Amino acid sequence: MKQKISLSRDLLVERALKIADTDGLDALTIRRLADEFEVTPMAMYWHFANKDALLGAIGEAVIESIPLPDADADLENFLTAVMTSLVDGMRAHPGVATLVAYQLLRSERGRDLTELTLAHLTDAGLDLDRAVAVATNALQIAIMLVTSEPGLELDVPAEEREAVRAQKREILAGLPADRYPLLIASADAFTSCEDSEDYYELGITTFVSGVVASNRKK
Amino acid sequence: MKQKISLSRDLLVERALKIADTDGLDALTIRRLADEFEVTPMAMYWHFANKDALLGAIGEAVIESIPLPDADADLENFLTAVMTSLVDGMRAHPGVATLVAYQLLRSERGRDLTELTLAHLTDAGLDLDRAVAVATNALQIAIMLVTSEPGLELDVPAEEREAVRAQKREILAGLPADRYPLLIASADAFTSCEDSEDYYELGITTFVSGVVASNRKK
DNA sequence: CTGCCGCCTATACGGCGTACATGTACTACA
DNA sequence: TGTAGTACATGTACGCCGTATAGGCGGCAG
Repeated sequence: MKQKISLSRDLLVERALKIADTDGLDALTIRRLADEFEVTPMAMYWHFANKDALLGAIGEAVIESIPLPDADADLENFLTAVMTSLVDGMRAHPGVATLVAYQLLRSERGRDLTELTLAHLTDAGLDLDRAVAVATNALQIAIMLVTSEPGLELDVPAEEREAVRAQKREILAGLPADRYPLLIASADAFTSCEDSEDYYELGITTFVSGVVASNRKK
Repeated sequence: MKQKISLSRDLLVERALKIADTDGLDALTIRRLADEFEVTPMAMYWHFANKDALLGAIGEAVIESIPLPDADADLENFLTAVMTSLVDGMRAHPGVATLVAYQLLRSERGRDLTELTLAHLTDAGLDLDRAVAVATNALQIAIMLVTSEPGLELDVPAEEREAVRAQKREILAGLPADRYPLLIASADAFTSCEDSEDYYELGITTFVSGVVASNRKK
């Protein structure tokens, strides 16, 4: 009666995602989410067993939004495509990227992505154990790239971000020039990345060519 | 008078580290730490401005414990050495590895490590911006390897870890065999890594050879 | 008309970080 | 030897958090 539209898991997940996107994962609390719908906090517990279940659902939503890349490609191109897919999917919601790992095998899209990746890796000659290790690594690196994009500072409450960056620059500026010439010269590069696309491309190609190179060597 | 030995920053950090090691970072609360010394929670605030300062000090302690690797080595060997150094240092306290990134440029050891790494990378022909990106990446990967070692499940409260693994195996076992043959075949590999050393070696060499290969290519 | 069921409310508890005010020992100087 | 100051700890309280437990309340089936 009070709320315009009846609550539902999907609606709640959608709004929760919006909160995390705008104010960070820390701002996403049961009470805050309930407030958004002008409803009692305990109302959330009808739709989710507990907060972890809500977070799980968010992670699942993100991972389900990630497209399955084309299977017709050699290892290098395929790996690049999955990583790009993962990174792009999570960049849409960087605050909750950490929730994705847990859902990898619990969501259908995650399983499809993993199975496909394992297939490519074993086809390229890796034994299964190694393929699993590489595939897991790929996801973790994708997550890590997103959560620690320089200049994003996700772990800090948004309005302090500039202050943190300023403090960092100050530290670097105050360093003895004879001992830390490179650190000082690269102060800007440390406080933010001038081009996000370059940042992600570097991270991905480093990983992919590492996999390819190690495989060739063996 | 009440406590056997007077409190001090170092003593508090040491004990905090022990708490995080045994019961996880979530278990490390101001109140819990105070209890360990049979002292009021507010006593902590004499030694640390707030909880973040405590966490910062912990991160610093960990990073200061990491030895500076030998500088006389080619890029590949040096990178391997730094990564190994970082990983080993953090593996001693996996629960707090996440705190290290923030302290990289705020602690002396972190700056020395970074400056040295930048020197090797630029010597190898990378321009400074790229060197910074690679160096940052190296640290993040080291942290990631430690925090997400399969079978460790740091984000889960220790006594639930086995349950989580069991649930994961159950999911994999219940999957349709025609669609997910590889996933099913590798159930064990997903729930824990049989050999930690192999896991870290793979992660490190993949990264290092990726850097070397990308550099050669360019 | 009645009873159930789906969804939400009311109240309360214990835990968290921490602001603010208040001791209490010890040290140094008069 | 008294006294002021400083280093360190306590006491109390506030506003957050997740959530256990119990109780409504509307609509649909019998």
